[in-house]
Amino acid sequence: MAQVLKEEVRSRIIASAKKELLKKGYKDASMREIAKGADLTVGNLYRYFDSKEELVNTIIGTTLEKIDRFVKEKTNEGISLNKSDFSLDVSGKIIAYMLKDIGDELVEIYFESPSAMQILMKDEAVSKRMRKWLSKLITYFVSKMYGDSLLNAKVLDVLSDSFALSIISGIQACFLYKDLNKKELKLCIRAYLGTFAFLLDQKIELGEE
Amino acid sequence: MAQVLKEEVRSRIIASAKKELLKKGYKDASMREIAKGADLTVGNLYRYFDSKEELVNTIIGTTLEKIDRFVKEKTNEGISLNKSDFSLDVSGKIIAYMLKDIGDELVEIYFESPSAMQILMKDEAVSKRMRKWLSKLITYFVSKMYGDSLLNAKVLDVLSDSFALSIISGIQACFLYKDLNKKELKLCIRAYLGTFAFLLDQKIELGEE
Amino acid sequence: MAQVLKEEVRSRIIASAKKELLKKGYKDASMREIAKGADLTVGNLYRYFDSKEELVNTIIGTTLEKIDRFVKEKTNEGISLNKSDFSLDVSGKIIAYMLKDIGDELVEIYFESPSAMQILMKDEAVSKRMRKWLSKLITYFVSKMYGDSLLNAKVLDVLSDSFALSIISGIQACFLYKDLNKKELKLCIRAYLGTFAFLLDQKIELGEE
Amino acid sequence: MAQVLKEEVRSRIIASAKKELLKKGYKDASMREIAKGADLTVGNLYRYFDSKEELVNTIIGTTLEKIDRFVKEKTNEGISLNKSDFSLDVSGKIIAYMLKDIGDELVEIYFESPSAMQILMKDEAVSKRMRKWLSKLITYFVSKMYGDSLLNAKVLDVLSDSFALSIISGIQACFLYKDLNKKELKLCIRAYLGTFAFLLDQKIELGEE
DNA sequence: CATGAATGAGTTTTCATTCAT
DNA sequence: AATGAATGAAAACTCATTCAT
Repeated sequence: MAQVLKEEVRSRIIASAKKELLKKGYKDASMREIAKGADLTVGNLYRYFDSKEELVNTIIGTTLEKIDRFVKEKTNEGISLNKSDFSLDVSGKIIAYMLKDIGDELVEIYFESPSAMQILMKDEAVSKRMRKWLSKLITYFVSKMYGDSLLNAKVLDVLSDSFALSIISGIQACFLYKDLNKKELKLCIRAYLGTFAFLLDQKIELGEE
Repeated sequence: MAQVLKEEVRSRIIASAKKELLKKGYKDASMREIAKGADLTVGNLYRYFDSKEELVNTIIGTTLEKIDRFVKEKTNEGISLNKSDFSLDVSGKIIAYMLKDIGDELVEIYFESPSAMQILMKDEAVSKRMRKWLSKLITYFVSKMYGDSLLNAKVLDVLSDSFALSIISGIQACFLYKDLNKKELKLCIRAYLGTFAFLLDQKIELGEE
Repeated sequence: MAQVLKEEVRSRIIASAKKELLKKGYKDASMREIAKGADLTVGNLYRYFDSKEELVNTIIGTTLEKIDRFVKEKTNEGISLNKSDFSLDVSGKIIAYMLKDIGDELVEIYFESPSAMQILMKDEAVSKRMRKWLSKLITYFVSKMYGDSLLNAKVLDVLSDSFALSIISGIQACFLYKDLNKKELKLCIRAYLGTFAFLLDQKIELGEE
Repeated sequence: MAQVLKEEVRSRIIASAKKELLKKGYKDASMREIAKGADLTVGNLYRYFDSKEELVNTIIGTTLEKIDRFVKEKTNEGISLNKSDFSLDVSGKIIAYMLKDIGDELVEIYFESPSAMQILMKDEAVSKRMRKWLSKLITYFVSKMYGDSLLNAKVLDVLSDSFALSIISGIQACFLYKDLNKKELKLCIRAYLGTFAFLLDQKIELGEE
């Protein structure tokens, strides 16, 4: 049997891991299955990656950093994946432009490593953090959107958080489509985020009970 | 010793399973733990339910059927969870009322069996089906919302599907909050769905490339 | 195949574990091997004991507690396995009596569960703790035994600690003999400890360099 | 490129192995780590040593031989590590001088290769053999020390063996201290062995049952 | 009806050793 | 003489499911 070059095996592992991770997610993807998919013994897999975590980070890492770097820059260091507290001065409609820029950049990053982005999008820990900022970010708008109809703070919170998840899920959905070219994907993301940006400026009337 | 009625045991199992499923999710909920929680042996548990899957389906089932029955009724049999093809004649703004009604009904169903609804909301298979109809349902509106800017059918599809997921995720988020009373939950759902209903009537301008 | 009673299996496991532990020690004894020795699957073994640690504690536990209780009592709570700091007022030759009593009691405890004691004696963690107290306990005597010849505090420490280990090793050796009856074992332990008790009262002359 | 001499590599391996063995002990020292520490590949390491065992024996070997040679010499070929049977005519107090000499020599050997000695001291197989001779060597004295109180041959054996282990453990403890200089270590060993030599001349009274 | 003992395949990770190059 | 890729069996532990009683 021919001796295989290291790099070739490494990429076979990564390819197999991507498949598994997309299919099953972090928790349910198994090292055994990844090894099998890469035509390796498990022992050998561990020569290439010290742990499941390291393997996944290798796949996700770069992409995650790119996103973080960009968001930090756009928000003047106000938001980062690595801090749970964050501040943001959102003056007026600037947010609309911000969302558009972020959307465009996400698309760029996506095309540099599509499956990394897809896996990352499915990562619960990442989603949670994103949801947390977004939720805080839009609370202000949500309270304006519905005016006095939602006096209750609890309801306001739930609604902000739900919208945050809602927005993120939609973005994830876009990125999980495989057969869009860059132009099409950009259009989708822009339309999607643009719609929410539009929403944030509206007054929504709630019908009476 | 009093003979324990079958039905009583069954419901004890279901109660225990609900707890476990909510705490740990499908994959991590263990049959042993469920049995223990119901004060039963594993072996006996399997006399009531053939498999983990069946048990979960039983829990979700009733609630799912209620939802299905209601949606069918509201859409004149146009939409059902159990058929992948469906048709819908949506004339004008009727959909807005429909959404409001569906939202209210969901809240009612939720309060009949909150945990079943919560588990159901976390169930991927269910989400997928709901997403499918919703996606088809709103395709029509989405094409109108963005006008000619989105001529491409593929983009239209992706966007509809993403909005569908987006809407569903938001509803799920609302239902997964535990400390809302019926009035508050209804308000949330109504605000949330109302916002999307409002959206469907708007024209969104997308900025140039 | 006949259904085996729980208790019977439990004792088979314990028997097998004792064998393994004596042969290999805690770290190198494997659950797999223990299961095999008890004619069980590993999975089934875990039905009886939640972890390796629990299994070992089951075997050692009672014996360890007995020893601890007795030593505490004899030293007026001055020494316990569970605290790293301890104090002890040793007035004169009382220690000789104490050692004799402790020796006798150890033999009693040994015969209540010989292999438990043997495993416990091989347990590094236990040895370490015993060595620590003994070392502190005899520092005082050692400095008297050698008079001015050992001015150096470091040397004094090393020597005390080495004697502590020395004493413990000898006791362990006695207990690891399998074919002594109670009277014989008591004689051994008493002779052994008596010798050290005797030593602690002597002045040892060290020859010149 | 300069050809690396075999011997140079060999000693690098041995140096690295010493470090690993001291840090982790036989079982937990890993060949991969040893190779890494010697700046070698695993495969190549196996060209120099056929197995882990051989490597360890090589390290211990020289020191062990030195000890053996010296003891043989001192006992007129009466004792050797490599024969299980041995004879020894010990007339009177000569043993005291012998012990002192052996102690001094051990310290010399120790400083020729401290880590080899430390590893050797931790080696169970070696301890066993040393214990065996020492045990036989002191049987004669032990029977004199306790007079008629220990008529039983079995008890006599156990006690001799326990004292042998006891003595060895103490010596090991001394050698495992790392920060003693030669003079201090010699003092320790001499005090320690001197104490036992002193003991061997005493009559120990055992209290009545 | 019910018990709970048992199984077999699963999880991640480690490691001495072999062997094609 | 050297490399480092690969193997296979081991470790502790888990779990859905089956089955003798």
